Amino acid sequence: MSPRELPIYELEGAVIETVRGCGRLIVQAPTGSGKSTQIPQMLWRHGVLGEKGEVVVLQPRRLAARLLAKRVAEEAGTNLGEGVGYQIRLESRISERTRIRFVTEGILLRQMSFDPGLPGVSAIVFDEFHERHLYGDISLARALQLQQSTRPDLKIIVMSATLDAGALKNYLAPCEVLTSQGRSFPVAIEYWSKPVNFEHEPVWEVAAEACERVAESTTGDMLVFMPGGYEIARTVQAIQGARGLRGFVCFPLHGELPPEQQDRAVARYEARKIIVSTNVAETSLTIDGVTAVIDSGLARIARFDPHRGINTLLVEKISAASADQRAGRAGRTAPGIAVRLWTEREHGQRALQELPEVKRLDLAEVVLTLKASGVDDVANFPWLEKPEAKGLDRAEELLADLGALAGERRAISELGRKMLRFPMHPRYARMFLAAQERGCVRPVALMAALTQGRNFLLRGVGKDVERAREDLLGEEHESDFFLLMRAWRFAEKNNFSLDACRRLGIHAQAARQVGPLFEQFLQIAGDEGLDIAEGRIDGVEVRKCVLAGFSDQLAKRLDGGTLRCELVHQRRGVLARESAVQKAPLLVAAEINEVGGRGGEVNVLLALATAVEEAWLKEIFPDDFKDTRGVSYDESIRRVVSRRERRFRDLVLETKVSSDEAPLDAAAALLTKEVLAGRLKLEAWDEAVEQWITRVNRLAEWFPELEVNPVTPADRATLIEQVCYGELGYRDIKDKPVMPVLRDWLTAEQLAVIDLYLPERLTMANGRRSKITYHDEGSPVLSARIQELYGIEGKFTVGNGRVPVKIEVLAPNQRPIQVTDDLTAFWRDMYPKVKAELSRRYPRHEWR
DNA sequence: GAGCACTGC
Repeated sequence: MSPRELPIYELEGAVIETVRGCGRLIVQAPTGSGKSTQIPQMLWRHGVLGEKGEVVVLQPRRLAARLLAKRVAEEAGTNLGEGVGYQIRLESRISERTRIRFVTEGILLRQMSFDPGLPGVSAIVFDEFHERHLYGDISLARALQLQQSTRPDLKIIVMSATLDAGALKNYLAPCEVLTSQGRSFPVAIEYWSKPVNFEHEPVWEVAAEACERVAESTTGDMLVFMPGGYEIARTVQAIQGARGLRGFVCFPLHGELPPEQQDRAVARYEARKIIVSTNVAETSLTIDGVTAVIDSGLARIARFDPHRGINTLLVEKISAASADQRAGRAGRTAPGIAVRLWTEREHGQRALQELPEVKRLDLAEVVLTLKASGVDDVANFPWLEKPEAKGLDRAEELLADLGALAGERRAISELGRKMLRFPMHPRYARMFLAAQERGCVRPVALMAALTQGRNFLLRGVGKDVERAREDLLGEEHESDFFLLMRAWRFAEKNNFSLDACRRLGIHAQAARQVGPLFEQFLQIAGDEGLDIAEGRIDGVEVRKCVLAGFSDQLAKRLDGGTLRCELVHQRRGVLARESAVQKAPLLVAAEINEVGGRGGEVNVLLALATAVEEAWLKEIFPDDFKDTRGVSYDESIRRVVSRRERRFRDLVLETKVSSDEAPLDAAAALLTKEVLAGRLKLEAWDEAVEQWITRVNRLAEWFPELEVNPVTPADRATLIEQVCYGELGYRDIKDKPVMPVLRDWLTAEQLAVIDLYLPERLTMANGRRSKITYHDEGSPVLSARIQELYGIEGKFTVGNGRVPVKIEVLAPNQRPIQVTDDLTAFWRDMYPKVKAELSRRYPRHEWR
């Protein structure tokens, strides 16, 4: 088909006329109308661009920018990079003669920051504007400002498939709206007849049922939308178990999947295919041959909570517009059908559009660019949609904290201007500047590069991969950044070979993109006069840089037995279990994410952690401590806290208490003695950790005479805890260079725990929710003891016993004896007994 | 036995 036959050509005359006339235009046209390829060419052909001017076409994705440029270059009969070119991060195919330039959103925003007048640009086309990305919104606002001030000749065209044109039209007024038809096939929408509660009826089962139903009435492939990897895996399982879907092949598809598996999902097959996918298939990836879409109506949606200063990623209901976009995927090659797993009535209650990013994400970076362009009062910037006041506040607060803003008006500082040169979140830009002072620009550049794109160190890998990582990358306790660095170096050394990468669970494609970014950052750092020479890397200095960028994400471990942490500003979180920093009492988390669990509970996860030391705070933020010389520690902290209410409150004071006086160690040891003597049930430890700490603190206070130093207090308490919680098995101890006395002591303690623990747990296990877990390596001590006590032969392991505690046993006849239960319920029953026992033993205290 | 969508400078 000739491009001239595309529906958009019906609008050619009107487009040119409007653009010439008022200079602002909204084009509303669905996929397949040809707007992205043809409108830029129309502008060029009709001389709208003037003698030498160019049209910049904004694209939300790199791939789209590249592909569109290629196609338009062909159509226009020029070489790519000559008349038509593209520019994305780290890749530029343009020349002096380029008249149509496809760019991604960040490129234009940066060009606006450093060359605000946009010389040579005659027109800007905002494509796929309905996606409402942060940079798109800001760029449009700035383009309008520019047109109203020094560049009245600048043409602005906003294009979108679905759009609330009313609000946009007012924003752009005076402007015209032109509407065109698309070239896709009709898609019949079917709603579920009755409401489904996914808590009772899992979404994957309903989806599989829908697939079976649709399989008979259609002939093409099917695409199922699910919110994430877990739901996708369950859906694939359900589909593979469904009778009516035996002839189908079924593939998962999501962003973290290795490329070869993604290819497998997209490939063509003889058999009919079902793809179960996340939102990647909604916009970023098109799949041919799909004639039926099954839509769960759910997605994991990222937000930034400006009140707590943390990111959230929770499952939510998608908007009507998003559902339409998903449905449209069934009509690309033939008429199709879309089944929605919700009722028509429920549909009417859904949001029309997704909330734009500007109302949803961390604004620190864009606020910095606005400040740089002289917008001191960001609240009164002409936003298309104004972000929450708290979001702007939070952004300014962080920037001020990082030193990028200064004075009462919070105008950009010299430091802020320097930070702006670095194309990344201001936190990382700040780390570069700290790195210059500490002689570690290179490693910081690598760290920034490592965290820019997709996470390349895959999570949830198997035991083998974990072991390979340990073997090949070595032990790491100080920072997850260091582990990432080593993993990347490994991949680089192996030329990003798929085999080598797979062995360590490295996403080769994602890792490959780090190198060029690293080079770019070094280049920029060099241009800014930073010292980028290679040298010996001092880990301490690097970690101090992390603290400089993330001081407000300082966290303290609440105890040694769990991963729970307390953060600055009265926040709580749980350290990621895959973190390398499992021992440090004080750490900085570069990523904080609230995510939903399978049971519907929500966790704040602290990831990308770096161990830090309290003494560094004073060194890195000397201003906060400057008039505290010669006063006591507590007094100096008090002064700092009153000056900087937010930053170090509570946290530092508490760290001091626990490191200097160690009441927890003493109390943990005391409680352990109670457990071992049979007076206190181990489970009593397992309720909320806060309560536990309160209790043990009180115990320590009451029994100062207690002696707890046979090895070292910290080691001892931690070890007791770990053994009792089952985090440490015999295997963990036997290879460690601990003193023989410690080894004996631990073995004895383990035995005691089993004696106390196992009989009761076994009887409780019957009929409770239980799962079978296979452990290839058991503890010989446990095995021997269990055999002696119960006559069961096999490999036994005290399972990973964060709350709740459990013991897993696999007998040689493959019959599992698995113990897991809800200790909260158990504790409710147990606590009065413990209390009675403690009251009997320690009558002088009142137990609560 | 868990805890994570997608882009982009």
